[in-house]
Amino acid sequence: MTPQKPTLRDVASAAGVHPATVSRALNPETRALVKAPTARRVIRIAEELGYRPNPIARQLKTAKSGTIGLVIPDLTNPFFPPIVRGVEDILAPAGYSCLIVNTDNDLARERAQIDSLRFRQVEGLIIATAYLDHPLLRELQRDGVAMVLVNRRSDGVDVPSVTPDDVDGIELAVEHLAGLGHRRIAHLAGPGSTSTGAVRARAFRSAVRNRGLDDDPGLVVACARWSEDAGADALRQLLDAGPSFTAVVAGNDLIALGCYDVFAERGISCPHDISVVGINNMPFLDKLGPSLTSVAVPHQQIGQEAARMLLESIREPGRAARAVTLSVSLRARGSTSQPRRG
Amino acid sequence: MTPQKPTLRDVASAAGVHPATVSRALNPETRALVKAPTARRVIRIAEELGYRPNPIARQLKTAKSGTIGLVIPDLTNPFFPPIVRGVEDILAPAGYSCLIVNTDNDLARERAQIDSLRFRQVEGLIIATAYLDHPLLRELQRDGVAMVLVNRRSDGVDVPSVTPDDVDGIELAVEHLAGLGHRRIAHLAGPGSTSTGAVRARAFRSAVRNRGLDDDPGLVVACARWSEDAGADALRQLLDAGPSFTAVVAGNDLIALGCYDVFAERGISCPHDISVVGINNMPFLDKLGPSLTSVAVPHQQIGQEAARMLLESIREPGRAARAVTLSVSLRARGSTSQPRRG
DNA sequence: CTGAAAGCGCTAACAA
DNA sequence: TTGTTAGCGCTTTCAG
Repeated sequence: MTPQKPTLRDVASAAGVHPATVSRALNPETRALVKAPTARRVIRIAEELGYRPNPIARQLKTAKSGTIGLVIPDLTNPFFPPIVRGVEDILAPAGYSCLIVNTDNDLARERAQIDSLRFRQVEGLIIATAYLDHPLLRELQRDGVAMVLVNRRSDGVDVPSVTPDDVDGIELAVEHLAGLGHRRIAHLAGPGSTSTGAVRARAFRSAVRNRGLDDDPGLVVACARWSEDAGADALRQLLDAGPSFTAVVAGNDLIALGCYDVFAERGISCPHDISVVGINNMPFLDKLGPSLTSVAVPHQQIGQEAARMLLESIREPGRAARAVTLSVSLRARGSTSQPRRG
Repeated sequence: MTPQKPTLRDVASAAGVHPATVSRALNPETRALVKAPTARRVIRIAEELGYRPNPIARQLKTAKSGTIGLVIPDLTNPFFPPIVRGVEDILAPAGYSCLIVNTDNDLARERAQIDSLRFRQVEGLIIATAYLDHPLLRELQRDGVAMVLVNRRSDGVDVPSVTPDDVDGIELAVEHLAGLGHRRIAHLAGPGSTSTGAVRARAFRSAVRNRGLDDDPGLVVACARWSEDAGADALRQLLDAGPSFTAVVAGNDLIALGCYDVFAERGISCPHDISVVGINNMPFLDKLGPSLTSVAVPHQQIGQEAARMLLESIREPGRAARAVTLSVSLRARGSTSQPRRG
């Protein structure tokens, strides 16, 4: 008494045509091959029977899984969910769905996760992890895996990428602080092993130089990770090393939050003693004490753009790799003010 | 020159056995059916050839997709990523992967998303949305779709569920405030149309009564949504209505954050004028100004438990529905203190 | 324009 | 213990 799900054959026999005709009539791509009235009749009957095509059978035949893999370090980092939603905004209407894996910034885990994605026959990869090692990247490229890098460039390997305009983001942050009167600005950089960390650190040095501010190499410290803890460690290190400064450009918001911990720990008043700027404009920054000035990055757009590019490279595998840059903007809040002594 | 991916047949002919034997040898479940040395040889050869089974073919044959659907309102709500990770913690080792859809709390979208999940042949559903309407729930149950509800109970329909101990959470919050000396405590409840909102509101009333605190119905206001804006609106409404109170138990952290907006707007000092407790213990609550006291809910565990239960009901469809409750704990922070006039 | 036939890669009776 | 056979549900040549 369980009503079996109708298959293509059921529709065919109900309509008095061959299964192949039903297949053609139901697929918009091939519908033109079928006489219009027949197609209409088949479609109507399919609907009446409540027919739902079985995508797995189609996938087996066409060797396309209709899924792509999204590789991120950690979904609980508020940085990533908007990117995921952006990706799905584009993928879902295109008939694709998306398998998400977390690498926890562990190289071995990253490799294992990408393996499992390939095992599941994903048609392409969107990779938003910082530490993807080059051998793996090369391997993927050699195997002709369609992919797009998010938030990082691939030096040496020719892979499409979508990144925020990091150079401009740093410019905006430094300009904002310089405009407030700061002359000795420190930078708590992201890990040097990540392209984002390196690019931002370089951009910081030149932004500072271009404005004739104090360009002291001692004012740039690289954090071990993109995390609160690592940010706190780096700031402690900087404070203990002794160079004076009145403002910090943090490599991202998490690092900036690490600074807040150190401020509390050492009785430093923000923004009066030290101003801080973050990057990413995470949610709820306006609720912090003090609210955090940050460079807003269009995460959802980044996801959308990455998905579009991936679909392109799935459709035309030969296409040249593009590197897309998305523009950013500054959100001034309570964590930045004039330095204490003009 | 593109080396075709080897199939089962390739392995079979390389090993000089029948494809069925290879299938049996490679599948741990059926390996016992094959003589050990043969199995070993087949496995070795499969490895040498770099053979990877094609899950799509297996899925077609076994009519199992190896995927489950996870239905949430919005991934960018920090509430959900830990749940997602919990789910994946359990699913991945079991060989399942997980398709995530966002409903944006829109009933029509919810239906469409669940449809698309079913179309993709998911073997079960984990549903973490508040507004799932009963007709849909009934329909799913009638069709024998395995599912688990997260964070909500299903009154009337017999479906397994995993929820935090909402009653105890409210108890903890009220107890904490009562211990500080508060006697008139308000509750900004979640929407009454959600089971969580209703349960917490009821628990609040009885917690207040049980302690002999002022049980004024005017001190409970339901928010239109589980959001900052709705929380702010509700608090404004409460303040304008006039009943005095020295503390607020917010339906969740987002609603509590909405209170912060109103405090800033009206020059109310928290915790001196009004104390606030949230629920969920979202990330970065300790960095807020003031840091927010909150009831910690074990989100990742909730996800894990939901996934375990779903796997169970996939494996034994007949099993009786269980309702699991997970315990919660209070994190006291800066947003709660003694009332101004002890 | 439609039907016939074959097969995607794998598994599961059944037979030997 | 292994091989044989058949087929999951669909698409896609190739004929007609």
